[in-house]
Amino acid sequence: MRLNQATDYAFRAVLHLSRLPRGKVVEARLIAEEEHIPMRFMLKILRLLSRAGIVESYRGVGGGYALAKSPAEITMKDVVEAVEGPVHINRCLIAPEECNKRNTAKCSVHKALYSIQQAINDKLKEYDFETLSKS
Amino acid sequence: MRLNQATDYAFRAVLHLSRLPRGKVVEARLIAEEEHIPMRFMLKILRLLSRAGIVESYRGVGGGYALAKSPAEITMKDVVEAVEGPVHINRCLIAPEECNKRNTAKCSVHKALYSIQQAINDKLKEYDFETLSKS
DNA sequence: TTTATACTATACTTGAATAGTATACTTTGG
DNA sequence: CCAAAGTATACTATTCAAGTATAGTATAAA
Repeated sequence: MRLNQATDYAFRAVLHLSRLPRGKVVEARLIAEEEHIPMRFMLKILRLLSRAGIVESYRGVGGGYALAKSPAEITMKDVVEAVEGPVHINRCLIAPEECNKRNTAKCSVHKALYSIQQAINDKLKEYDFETLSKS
Repeated sequence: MRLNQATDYAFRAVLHLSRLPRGKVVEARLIAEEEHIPMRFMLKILRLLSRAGIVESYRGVGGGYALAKSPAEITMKDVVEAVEGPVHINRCLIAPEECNKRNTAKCSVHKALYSIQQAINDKLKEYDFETLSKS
């Protein structure tokens, strides 16, 4: 059970932007270089963050990326969901028809997993990037 | 971020054994059939559970598997770790040399992930199979 | 003591996912 | 209009998950 590399890169990119003055626009190339992230992959991830409303992009000469809101309003949960979609700890919680018992609702293991999943989401929500950028 | 299929099967197998009278030995084939788990895969998983001291195996005619301890002493964490190894939410927490910032200890994101990982482990430990088998 | 049963060990296979790359295109400031 | 910077989409290589196969070992019972 692990977060993927793209999510890790996304954390770094958002943290990077959070440490800049509000509204500051920087090129993907610069973030990629400073955070040691492969450039093309960085662009791909930034597009995901952009689509999720976490960053804003500016095209053309002098373009780049900036945070779309204040760091305090961005949590680790937002970033995880932007990159890998919502956390689903067990496939049955997404697709009950795949549950080999066909009784997810009554299965105590799945109820427990659901509660664990909730705990993970709550915990991810606790961390915002203003706090992270200052600690 | 998700648990794998083998872990899901393992939960079912342990739950199955937990519902039987203490010490009762059943063949892998029966567990596999009743829980809709591919037989060969079930054997593989049961070996992992056996190696972790969660179940005991008996070879030869009349052999099979039984729990190695009482259901109350087996938690979801035990089963997860038996099948997929310890929970590591982010690769940097396992292999700091892979961290592209090379400063895991000082990185606030990694500290946050570590605390989330702890929370997951604590939560997994809360659920034992006696409780699960009765709810 | 042979035989059928049931677990063990290890290696193999297939398909999907991860991580990253490439090509062609669009927008924009100077 | 052109160079810089992001966008869209498709491709590739490697790894991992999930499952299968083959050969072997232990044991109860006939």
